Amino acid sequence: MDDENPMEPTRKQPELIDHIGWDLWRATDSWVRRFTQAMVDRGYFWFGEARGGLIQHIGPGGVPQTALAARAGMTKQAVQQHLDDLVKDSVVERIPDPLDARRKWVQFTADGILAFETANEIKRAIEADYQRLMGKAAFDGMKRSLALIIADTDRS
Amino acid sequence: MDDENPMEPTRKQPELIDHIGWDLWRATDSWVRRFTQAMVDRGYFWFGEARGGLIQHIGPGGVPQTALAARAGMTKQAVQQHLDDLVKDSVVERIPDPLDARRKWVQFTADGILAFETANEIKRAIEADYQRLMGKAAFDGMKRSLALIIADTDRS
DNA sequence: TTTTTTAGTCAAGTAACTTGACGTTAAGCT
DNA sequence: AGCTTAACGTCAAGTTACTTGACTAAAAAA
Repeated sequence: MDDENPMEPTRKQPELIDHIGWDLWRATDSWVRRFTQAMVDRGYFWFGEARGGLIQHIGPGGVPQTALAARAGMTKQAVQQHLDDLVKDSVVERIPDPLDARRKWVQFTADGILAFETANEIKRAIEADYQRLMGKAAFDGMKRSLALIIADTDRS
Repeated sequence: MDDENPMEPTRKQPELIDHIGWDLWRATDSWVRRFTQAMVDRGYFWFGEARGGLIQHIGPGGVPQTALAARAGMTKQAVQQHLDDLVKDSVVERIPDPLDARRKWVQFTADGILAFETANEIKRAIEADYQRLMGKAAFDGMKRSLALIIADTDRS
């Protein structure tokens, strides 16, 4: 890639600086790529799409659709569209609430449970790999630091 | 938010586990929100849109459009569309290469330089805040750990 | 010179959302 | 009880941030 500019720029251009945001971005991007690639490789192709990110918000007892939207930080309509696809691919199912006819609970199908357990395995494997890479102490330190950043946001 | 499921789920649902990917994601999201919000607050509304992320790849000497696409990890067409908007808002300009009539160099306008310098200021401010929050030692440790994760990806 | 590659552009399509408008059901008030 | 208001899920249409495909002009390679 020859980016050697043959002329002087018209104006003095600003410098690119190194900053923590860029590090955070690239590390997260690396984690996400690695994780989704592993899931796709195992046949869970839909993890490569946006709906893959949704299922991490479905807890052990299931979750009502609207609550899922809130947790995922999306509109209920967006969640619904992804859910339509996930239902079509037999990952989750909608169960009507017996006490509230408006409400529907989202829960995993048997296939969905398998996918989610595979996801948990991969998450643990990546984590173990990171600990090997930087040492347990540094890993724990990083986790604490990230927690501080997150807590600092919630505060505002 | 009442997520108390009135019935037992049909099947035993899997547990949500805590993992480093989620921490990375939330911390990065926090950084990005904070940064873009600060830029938008200062009047650089276009930083709230996707094109805001592009300009961090324009170096001090400018950059050819296609090289910019490669750096940003996008197609040249996508970059072009964002660039059209950035040019319209007088943030960058396209300068034809005197030695290669096909090539155009992207560089900041005076306004763009101002925006970029403001961005650098904010990045430094957030970084300083993080160092205060967790201590210089922990901050440096986190940065080293993130670098290891990033390097590990590049390797593959 | 002829062929192939590269830089930028125009057009059309897709993914991942959004806002707006409804119908149904439940909850709160009088 | 009846009336009003709010909540849940749904249908439809629009927007943003991309993509793939086709093309022109210019440079580089054969």
